[in-house]
Amino acid sequence: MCVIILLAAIRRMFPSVRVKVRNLEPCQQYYIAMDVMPVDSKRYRYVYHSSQWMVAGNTDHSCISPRLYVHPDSPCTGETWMRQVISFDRVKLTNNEMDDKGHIILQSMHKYKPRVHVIRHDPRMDLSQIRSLPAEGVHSFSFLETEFTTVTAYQNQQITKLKIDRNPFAKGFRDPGRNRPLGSLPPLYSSHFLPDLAEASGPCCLYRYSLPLSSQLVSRHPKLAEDTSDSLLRQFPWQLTANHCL
Amino acid sequence: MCVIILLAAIRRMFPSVRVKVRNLEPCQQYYIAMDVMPVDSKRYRYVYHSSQWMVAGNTDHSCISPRLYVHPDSPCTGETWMRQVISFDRVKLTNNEMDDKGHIILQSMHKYKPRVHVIRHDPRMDLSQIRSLPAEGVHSFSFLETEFTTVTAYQNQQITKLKIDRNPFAKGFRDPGRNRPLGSLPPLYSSHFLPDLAEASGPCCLYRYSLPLSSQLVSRHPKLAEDTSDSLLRQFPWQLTANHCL
DNA sequence: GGTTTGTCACCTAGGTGTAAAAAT
DNA sequence: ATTTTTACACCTAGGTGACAAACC
Repeated sequence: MCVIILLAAIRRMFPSVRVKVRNLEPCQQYYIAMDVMPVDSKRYRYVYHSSQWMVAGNTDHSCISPRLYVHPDSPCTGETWMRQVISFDRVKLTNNEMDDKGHIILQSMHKYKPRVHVIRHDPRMDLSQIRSLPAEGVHSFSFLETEFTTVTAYQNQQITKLKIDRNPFAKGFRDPGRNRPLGSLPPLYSSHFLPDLAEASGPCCLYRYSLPLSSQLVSRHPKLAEDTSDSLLRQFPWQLTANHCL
Repeated sequence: MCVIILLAAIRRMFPSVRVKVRNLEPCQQYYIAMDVMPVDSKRYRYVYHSSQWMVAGNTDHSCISPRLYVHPDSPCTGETWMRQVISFDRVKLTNNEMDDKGHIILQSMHKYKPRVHVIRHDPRMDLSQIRSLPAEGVHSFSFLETEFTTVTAYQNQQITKLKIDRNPFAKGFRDPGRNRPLGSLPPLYSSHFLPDLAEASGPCCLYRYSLPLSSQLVSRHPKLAEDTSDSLLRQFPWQLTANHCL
């Protein structure tokens, strides 16, 4: 007798992508979705003594189309989407290429960048089971500041400390002298337009509100900069964990 | 300095309403929703020595329109709805008339009956924030067996025992000799058509699958009847707790 | 050697009935 | 006297980094 059990230990993305949208048609229905694109075709390794990520090889991403995470509030009217901060805090990442739960599949030690898609709901199409981007009616946005490097183990202590201080689920690892919660990352309104945004001047327009960390974001925001863990982070790229078990 | 905190201790419905639908148009979009209707305008009290609910007064329900719980998978295609057992296990009840969280408001010591609504999605209408039934395109179903009486404290031990044995969240109260889980209530396929169902011969048709308990349901199902708590239940009407705190 | 896996204690978040207290 | 509220221990369910073992 033999039972084969496949397990995929999956991790959430933290901090999560949070955006605010503008200029949607109030009565039009939209889906809002997220995916994660490779930044380049390089594999990286972290050199501890110089505190830098160095290129360590090449990878061919071309044959993989990224998984789409549709925001659970979809579909919803433009009016409702614009009224709230849209949080992707339930996005789950895995490095298991065989994942069959629809989670976003990434390779460890590579650089990625999340994208947010605003998808106009065409009543003639059934988007309720949507798994890839439609050919029309999509506006996509991404932000340089949200680039991150995937890891299966943290490569430097500052990242670890920041995640322990900020993520409520890691409270058990906080310093005894500092176990009061720091709260969630404060929303940051940015009028810093990025290239993709230009095409959105018509139907919709997306502002960054609160983001996966990057050194730029942290160093620009005075409240965040007060915290040691965050100010230290200025020197380092953002990292995520992605694990899987067989 | 004075802070007013309003808390509403809300309870789920257990066992939850579970249904299966048939004869939907596979490619048509539907919302599926649930509400709870008063059975009559009587207030009841439980007479312990005769194990019966007796009329104990009158109540005017006429000015209250019931809250609608829209199934979180809505909207969805007929094909997808028909493929699954549709479970309303996250429905929450309260006796707090001031509830502002959209939960279903009931009065304690009254009799109620859940209804299930299959709502055809009209692309011209925005149903994403739906809070009451549309005038057209709705098919509604209810089942005599799912009548229940609301309470804030259980009125007899058999009901308590059944809920402790069946509800995973009450595991801590199980007998030490019987703390293995009994599993969820087995789905019961019934071709027992009820009056409302007649009108559904066209667009859609609903079969009862697994339900809030009633004596009839329990006594007819051989596997359930094996368990003491369930067989005892035959003599008693079903009860739910509904609490609120101020 | 660097990287990944699997298990763990420790959390968050929230659903149970209990029993005493409070309300009606 | 009956019904409701409140605080509680005890669960389910699942998200953390730590750490040792396994992998390559």
